[in-house]
Amino acid sequence: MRRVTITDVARLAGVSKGAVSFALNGRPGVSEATRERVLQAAADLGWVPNAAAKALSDGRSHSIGLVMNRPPRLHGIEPLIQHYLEGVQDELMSHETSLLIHVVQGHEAELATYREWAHGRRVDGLVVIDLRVDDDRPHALRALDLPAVVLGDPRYADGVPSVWTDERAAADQIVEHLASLGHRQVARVGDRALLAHAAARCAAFEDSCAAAGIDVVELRPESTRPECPEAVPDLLADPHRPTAVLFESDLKAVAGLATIRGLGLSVPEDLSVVAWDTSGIGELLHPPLTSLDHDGRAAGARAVRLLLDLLAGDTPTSVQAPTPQLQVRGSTGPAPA
Amino acid sequence: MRRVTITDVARLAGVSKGAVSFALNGRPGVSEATRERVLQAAADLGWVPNAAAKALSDGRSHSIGLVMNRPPRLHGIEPLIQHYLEGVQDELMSHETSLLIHVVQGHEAELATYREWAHGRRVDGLVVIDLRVDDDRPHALRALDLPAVVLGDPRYADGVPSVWTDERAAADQIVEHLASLGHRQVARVGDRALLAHAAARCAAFEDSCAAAGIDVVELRPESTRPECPEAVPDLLADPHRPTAVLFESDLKAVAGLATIRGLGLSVPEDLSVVAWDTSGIGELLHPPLTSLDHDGRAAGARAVRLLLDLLAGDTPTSVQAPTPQLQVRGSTGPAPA
DNA sequence: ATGATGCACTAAACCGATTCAACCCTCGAA
DNA sequence: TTCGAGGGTTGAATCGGTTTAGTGCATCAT
Repeated sequence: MRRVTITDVARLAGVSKGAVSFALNGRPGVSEATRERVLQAAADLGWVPNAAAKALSDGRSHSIGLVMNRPPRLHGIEPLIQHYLEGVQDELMSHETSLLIHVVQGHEAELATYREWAHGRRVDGLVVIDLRVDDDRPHALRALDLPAVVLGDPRYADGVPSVWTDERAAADQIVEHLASLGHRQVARVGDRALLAHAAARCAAFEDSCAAAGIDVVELRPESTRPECPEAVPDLLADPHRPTAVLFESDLKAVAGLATIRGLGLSVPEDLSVVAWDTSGIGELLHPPLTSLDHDGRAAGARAVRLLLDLLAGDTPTSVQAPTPQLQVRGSTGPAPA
Repeated sequence: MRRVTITDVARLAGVSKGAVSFALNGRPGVSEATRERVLQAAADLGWVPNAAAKALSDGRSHSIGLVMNRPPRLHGIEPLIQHYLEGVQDELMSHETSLLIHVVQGHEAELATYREWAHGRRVDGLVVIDLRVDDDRPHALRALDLPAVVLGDPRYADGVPSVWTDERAAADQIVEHLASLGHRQVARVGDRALLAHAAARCAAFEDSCAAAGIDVVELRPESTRPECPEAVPDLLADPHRPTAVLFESDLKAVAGLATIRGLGLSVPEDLSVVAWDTSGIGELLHPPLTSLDHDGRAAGARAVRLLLDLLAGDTPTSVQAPTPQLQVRGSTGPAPA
């Protein structure tokens, strides 16, 4: 089954290849009547442009790249990326651009992928996720002359346009909610913050608590499994013990909840629990988790829009993602006396 | 910054474009000395083949496609896909092929993507996931002349090569484990099985139970949320009540566990709990979940190997994925008297 | 010495689109 | 009537690879 090319369309419409190209791309140079005829012929033949030929002649690959560099342990435990991908796709669909994805392990592998893509012109641009503190990827991408946008705090994006979240506004919602319930000592469970958004959240949460006159205890599970907050027992033995705990995501909260229950404490009567991110599982728990709902889909879509603007020659600045909204569910309640 | 092309390499090496192509692709027609020189020149210039040009001239896009058609509700709740993707990538890396991913919503959108990809020659082949009972995609892909492999039961793959799992062997492990603990009545929580693997599991589990002389109750949560097994209370009110429950995945088990605990039952003393799939969260619970660990990574890798064979002109038959292994953890125990 | 064979290599065609220079019309103004 | 302007259309060049036909040269058998 031979594929139908622009030449076939030209023959059927009785014009030259060049005219067909003009007609199909909606540019001047053909009469309205001819344009109609060409469009009809193309439709009749079921013509779809050959991606490679288009890429070769106009110098763009019409695809953008995204590398997932995920440490093996965390696979399947990262809810947000799915939402990002959806949003990315939403925006790409209307722009005849496709998404090239590479799953790698390790920073070097990621950079190697970028080099390969840049030199082979496989992608027109990139969406960078999982921004880290002191991330060298923005710099590397500039050196490679690869347009990119970052999902993350502009502070660490080294000038690359980014989609950022107002973590402080998010933190304020949590803190305000807890304060209104009478909580004055709060714990935050999280490992060393290498990811920029985690760092930003830590800072935002601490600032917000300080402003509200709330004490924060930081718990760093010493275990090799950051999801498994073995620190919780110690925390609860504390004489000055916190009355609420904040987890980084609902999945980590699930593990934490199990530990808390194992100690014979009930939620929210003895201890309130909040999760910063949610994957959808939180609402299925008993009690359902109070959590911040982050619209990852919107963030992904905005990132792509930014990137497409950049590719179109604009010099876009960073843009804000919707601020996560606190969903109050059953896991938070009044602080115990 | 102009990109370096094969012409640049040719000039530096002092030979023609054609010779460079021969040398770089390891085919006869150049002397060993010249090949060395060309390779050196290419390395010096940091040459990487232009993907579009290569695709145009050899007629292959050197990428394979994968469409994720995910109903919005389930996003982030599907653990296995991440593992598949990893495996897919593992195998692709060594073959200079990239992965084009499309996230769509709806069957029609998925088929439209396939048409687009086929006519535009964007991908050389496809990996099809989430095979359903009476799936029409294998047929559609054949009509489009798009090589494909399926992750799922060959029974529903309509002749398309597939990577399948021995669900019966998997079920036997669960049943044997439960039987050895004295369980004689078991419940299975799951919604109507539209996905082929779910259907196969149901059948395998029932057959296996029958062979072991165990009664099975099927619970279909009536709620619009299949993850939230509201059927559990009814089940436990049953006079002839089951002593163990099987969930489709650990994430569904998390929700189920919460419900069970809400009823004042403890696991595994009053009720044993098993999950068929695991995302890694199961082991973080208290008690950690007894579950089948499925090597999705291996399955993904095998699918790609199959596809590459197919593209190379072989006519591969279906291949078996590693059988999931039961990991006995704390959520199963002796059946209560 | 002659022709046949084989090897290393070159030149040019080719893949399927875009784009640009050139050309042909027609129409209007001088 | 002639020239210029400008829109419609064509043909050819182009992108960067692969592939094929063909060339020049050395080697070998006759």
